[in-house]
Amino acid sequence: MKHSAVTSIELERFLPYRLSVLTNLVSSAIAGEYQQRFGLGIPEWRVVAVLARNPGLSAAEVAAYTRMDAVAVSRAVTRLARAGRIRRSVAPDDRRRSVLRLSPAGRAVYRRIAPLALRYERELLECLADGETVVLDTIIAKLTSRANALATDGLDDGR
Amino acid sequence: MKHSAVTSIELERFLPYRLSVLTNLVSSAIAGEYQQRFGLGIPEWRVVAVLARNPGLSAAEVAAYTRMDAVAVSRAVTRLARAGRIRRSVAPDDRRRSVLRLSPAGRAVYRRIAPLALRYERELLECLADGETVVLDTIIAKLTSRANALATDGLDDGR
DNA sequence: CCCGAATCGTTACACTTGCAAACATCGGGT
DNA sequence: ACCCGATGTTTGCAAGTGTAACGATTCGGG
Repeated sequence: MKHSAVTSIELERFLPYRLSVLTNLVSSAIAGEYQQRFGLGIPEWRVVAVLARNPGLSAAEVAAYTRMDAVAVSRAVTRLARAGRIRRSVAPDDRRRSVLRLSPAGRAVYRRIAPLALRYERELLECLADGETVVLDTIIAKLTSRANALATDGLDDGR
Repeated sequence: MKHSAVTSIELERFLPYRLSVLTNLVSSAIAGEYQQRFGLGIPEWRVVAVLARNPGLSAAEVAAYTRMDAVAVSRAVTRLARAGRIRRSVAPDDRRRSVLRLSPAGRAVYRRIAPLALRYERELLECLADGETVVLDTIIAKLTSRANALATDGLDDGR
């Protein structure tokens, strides 16, 4: 009497789980650095990083760049503005839209954090062989686009 | 007058950022499935998955297996117990320790979710070439162990 | 010109999460 | 037997996050 092949997950081998563990490890390592020293959370850091290279973006554009929720951007911007690290003004042609720029203080924070972040990334990648770094790049790209595809259309299970 | 090479991060190329985006995408895809249908959150799901293969673990052991916070495990277990999906008893030899087992209802939930999760993983990995899947495995392992190493000893930047 | 739909950003609320402290129990040394 | 530190788990509180609802503004069709 054999039937119903048992489907069993070993968490250690399950890709989503392993990704999650790795990401948490990496994120909290970096976050820890600038959280304590500069009082920046991850969302704030992302906003700063994007604005450093793209001054004058609107909140919605920042959200698109960083793949953050609009609400998350709004709150991050509020905190940054309160800390004097961002200047927030209103677009002259469309008064709904905001125009966001780093203040000198914001740029200073960026210039101090960016090297730390890049250094951490470099040290992390040191454990990989040369070829692997490149492969990792393309794999992440493929997986991300695949995950997006699966999310938009077929979440279904044959319904 | 050249000086102070500008260190600038392009978020799109920054590994921690890309990992985070990918992980969130994947996690919420799977979570969405069982969140709605079974009212299970990610922590609960992890606990169930571990207990399905290792009945009788204590909360601390579950935490170790899943790399979750002890508090997170405690709360997940409480919710699962309240939903009748876990039986929680006290270890006879050490009354601090708990002994956790899935109830029949818990096992039933597991048997329904596990195939969904594995199917998603399979569909996700379909976008990779044969060799890439293997490489990804070793890369994740390397990065995770490296991140652990960096976290435990050298968070410092030469202080 | 005006109304309704769409867009941008913020606010409100409920919920999850992490950290520190508390509580209970155990084990070893005296 | 007793105390003290270590271990397992829970609780309280404060901070963060997502979803839905909101006010403000713009745009397009009638």
